[in-house]
Amino acid sequence: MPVSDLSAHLGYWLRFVSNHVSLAFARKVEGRGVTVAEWVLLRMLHGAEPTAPSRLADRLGLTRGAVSKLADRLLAKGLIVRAASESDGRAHTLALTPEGAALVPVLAALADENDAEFFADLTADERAVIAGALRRIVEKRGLRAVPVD
Amino acid sequence: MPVSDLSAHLGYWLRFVSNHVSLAFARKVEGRGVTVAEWVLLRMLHGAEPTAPSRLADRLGLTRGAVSKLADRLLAKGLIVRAASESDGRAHTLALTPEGAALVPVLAALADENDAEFFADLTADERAVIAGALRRIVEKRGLRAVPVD
DNA sequence: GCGATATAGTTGACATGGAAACTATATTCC
DNA sequence: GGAATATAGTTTCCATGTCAACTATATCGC
Repeated sequence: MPVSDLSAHLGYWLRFVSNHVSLAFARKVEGRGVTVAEWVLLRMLHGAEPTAPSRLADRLGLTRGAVSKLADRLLAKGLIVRAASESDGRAHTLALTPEGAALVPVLAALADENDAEFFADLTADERAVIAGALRRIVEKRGLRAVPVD
Repeated sequence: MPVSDLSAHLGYWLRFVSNHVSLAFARKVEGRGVTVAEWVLLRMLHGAEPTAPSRLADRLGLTRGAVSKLADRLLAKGLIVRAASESDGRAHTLALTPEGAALVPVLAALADENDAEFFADLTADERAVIAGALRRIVEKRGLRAVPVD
């Protein structure tokens, strides 16, 4: 029975490079006291209305449990605030504090830098093909952020 | 200060798709009683000489601690065997059992299927560009499997 | 040949995320 | 309006990985 090489799979290369990109970014934001997951949540709150944790969970691809804990950490760091909904006794919203809002552009610059560091050497054409193909996969397969809970 | 969109980053799309590919594969191999990490280790032992855990750690991008635990699990499942080195009192080697060896082609078929499921719709050209670009990044940046311990 | 150091592997403490149980509040339908 | 059910969020338990300490053995430099 033929056992194809790991490196024959596009998924293998995707994961390999993706892991490196994420790890490098994690090291960059670490200096600012946040993790990658925290960055993504902060980024999502940036310039948005106060947002329900469940909505963030959907869009982040995390379970509500995970967002609950993530929010705890960001709360403890003073980067977000939690507010009870007035209309619904169960619901809450999360929003950036001034400190959180000030941090986002700094982290965004690191994200830009990190992306450039890995992909700047590609031709514009390559970047377009990759982005286009990946977008198409997401589109066609209707990929939503992963866990559905 | 400009805060670029997350989706402006190639790294974002890579991670997004990569996570989905891995998750889908995880669900497939789950039926065979193994995890993705276990599959990669089994694949690495397939058709190879008995191999030292530390060597596997290097190539898998895991710490030795992680490989130690991973090997424990595979041992418990009867898919690999551990042998003490004769020449070096510290060293061990891992190798597939017949059961492990028999499982690899089955898992490999699932891997092929999974990759096809996600990427078959891309044109040959797109696949070539993506694989080429990612390989080039790995090459140029000298990316080795990640954790160095 | 032996003390200092390096290396192989294991282990324990910690972090983070998923799954599912749980609490509290809302909604639906009779 | 009240029981059944749905929904928001939290919490607990488990899996799996890192990091750093630890044990045992090898090797190096003198």
